[in-house]
Amino acid sequence: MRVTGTSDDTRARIVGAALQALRDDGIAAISARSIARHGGFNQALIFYHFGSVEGLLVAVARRESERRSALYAEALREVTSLPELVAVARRLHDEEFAAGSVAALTQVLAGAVGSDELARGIWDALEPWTTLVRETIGRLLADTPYGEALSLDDLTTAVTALFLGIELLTGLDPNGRDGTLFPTMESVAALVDALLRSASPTGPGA
Amino acid sequence: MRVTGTSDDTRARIVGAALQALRDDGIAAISARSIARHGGFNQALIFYHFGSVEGLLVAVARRESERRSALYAEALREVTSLPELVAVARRLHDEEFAAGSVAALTQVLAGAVGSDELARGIWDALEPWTTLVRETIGRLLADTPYGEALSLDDLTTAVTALFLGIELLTGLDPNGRDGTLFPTMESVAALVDALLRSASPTGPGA
DNA sequence: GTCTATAGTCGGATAGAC
DNA sequence: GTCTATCCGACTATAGAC
Repeated sequence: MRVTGTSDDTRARIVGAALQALRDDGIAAISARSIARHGGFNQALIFYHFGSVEGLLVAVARRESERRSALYAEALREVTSLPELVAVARRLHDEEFAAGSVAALTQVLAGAVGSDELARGIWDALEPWTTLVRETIGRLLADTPYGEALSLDDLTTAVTALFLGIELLTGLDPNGRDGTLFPTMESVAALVDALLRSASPTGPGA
Repeated sequence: MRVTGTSDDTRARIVGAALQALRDDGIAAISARSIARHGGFNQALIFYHFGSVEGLLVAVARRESERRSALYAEALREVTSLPELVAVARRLHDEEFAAGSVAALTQVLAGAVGSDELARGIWDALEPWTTLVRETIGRLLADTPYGEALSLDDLTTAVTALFLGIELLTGLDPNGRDGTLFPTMESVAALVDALLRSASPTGPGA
């Protein structure tokens, strides 16, 4: 049933190596040769399969976005409160940050500056994920009287930005004190949630 | 009174060119030559004055951090509520994002991956700014009954991360729809502020 | 302090053998 | 589909003229 033979396997292997290279060395040190070194294959394969290094980086963003969406779609669909959203975010942080997939994303995002191809490609690649986040936040907003006053797109951007920024910053911290960051955010979420409920137990009409 | 002659001027000119290069082309395209092209000086000057390109990037982070701190210290010291904090953030966004100084910071942060020298240098360089943010948030927390339950360092990290993440993300948006982002955040801040005040008009004892 | 020149390295991309 | 070989441009860093 698989007509393309081992080609898909190779492509997946190359994408995996690129992810590792992004995580380990960063976008500034990325090159076809360094990626090939990470994966133990020939540098020319990248151009054969993806046309250019940038084409490969777009493929990385797309695969990771789809993989993350599939992995967390179910958990996000069950979210009905802010603390639950933060709980999923914490799980994602623990699982994904360890693997470096969010770190790799911040790197390609940084690389998108000054490269229109990369910027457009990554923007498209992120679509499944941002859609999922938007739906989740929309559901939370629908339970409050504030849904019409707050821009759903802006809140989605802010939540995603917070996540990416955390990765960018905590990678820098020599003390590695990010262990308490999500517990603190859970406390904040619980606090805001409690305030919202006390202010409008069932939610006043629009 | 200025013993070093024109050396300081040259150093400032080089740092400025590096900032421009980071903003325009990103960390992935940075090089001594591209920076020199931006500033119209010779590439070798960078090594004479800063030792290496990385040394120059650390100098950029340090200068921008100090400049931003000096520029917003007064406004931040007058902040006594969440909406006021967001208002300062919006002013900073409008003024600094246009000049690209936050964009440049996200780029050096991305470049810090895989370079210990850059990571350490930038961490130190950011200290004046993070200290200022921490003091401001600490003052806000002191007005609420939650100061002891929430980690000041974590909140500082989260606020800074949100800012950096916004820059990383909105640079990607082909629709450039970030014009409503801060108004939305102001609405959220006003909402949370109102909830806090209604829950504890003067603040219950610890 | 600033320039030119240059040594040496590395990377993108392609041609062509297998 | 994957490899080797290769061209050529760009880069870092230094030496040395001015």
